[in-house]
Amino acid sequence: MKLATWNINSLTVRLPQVLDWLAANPVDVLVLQELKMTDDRFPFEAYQQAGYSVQCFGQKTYNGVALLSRTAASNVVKNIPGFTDDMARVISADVNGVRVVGAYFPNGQAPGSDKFEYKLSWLRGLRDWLRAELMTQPSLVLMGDFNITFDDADVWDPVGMKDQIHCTEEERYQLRALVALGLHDAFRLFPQPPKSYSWWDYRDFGFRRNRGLRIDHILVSDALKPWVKSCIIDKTPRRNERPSDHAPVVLELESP
DNA sequence: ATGCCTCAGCTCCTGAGA
Repeated sequence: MKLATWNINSLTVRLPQVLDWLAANPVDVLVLQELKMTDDRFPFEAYQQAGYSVQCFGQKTYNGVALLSRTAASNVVKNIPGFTDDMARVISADVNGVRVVGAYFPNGQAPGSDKFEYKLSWLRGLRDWLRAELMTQPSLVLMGDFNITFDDADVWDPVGMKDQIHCTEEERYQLRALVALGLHDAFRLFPQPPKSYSWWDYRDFGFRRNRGLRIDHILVSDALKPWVKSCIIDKTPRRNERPSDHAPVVLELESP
């Protein structure tokens, strides 16, 4: 079973690229972030023709997430139960016996800002809900655009970005607290190329210079960890014309 | 650096992203 996450920064712009990527990478599950469109505009037919069933949770202009799966998804939940939120950031469903949580974590803008405080409270809300969710759904994958680096290995310029957004101790503490629920950073279960990132700034030739951050993650639960076969960042679509600023992350699970 | 690039929208500038 293969699962992937990709922040596509506007589905309107990136639809052909997503379809091309799925044709070349026929994963079982793909979660998307930053659709930037409402559900009534979602291109359901294009995905159905590609062999995917679609669960989407859109929003105008900002945010918006979707979950595509080759087999039907059940028990679909939108956003974080118990945490009131205006924004469309989370979509969860059961697929092939795995609880899949696709999430677009808040950006946070700058430490000390209102958006930063919202990010921290959102993270606490997510953790409270996931703690309970793991009790009833031990086979769980949390994946998406976390907008947080684990440590300096995830940052192209750790000195320049020290205590900056995505790299603050408060954010990293929240990320470690999620992991402490019984989750594992699938990417680091394997040897990886040095300076592996999942996002590069559009400005200043960020991708060409590999000035990036690893902020898109796949966390697997204790129960699933023994089945993880590989986890990679696919930089191929970042070389497209008009690429998303994020690359997809792909997880391969051995079927139990 | 109040900059760089990209996207959406009450679109020819602004807000947001990261």
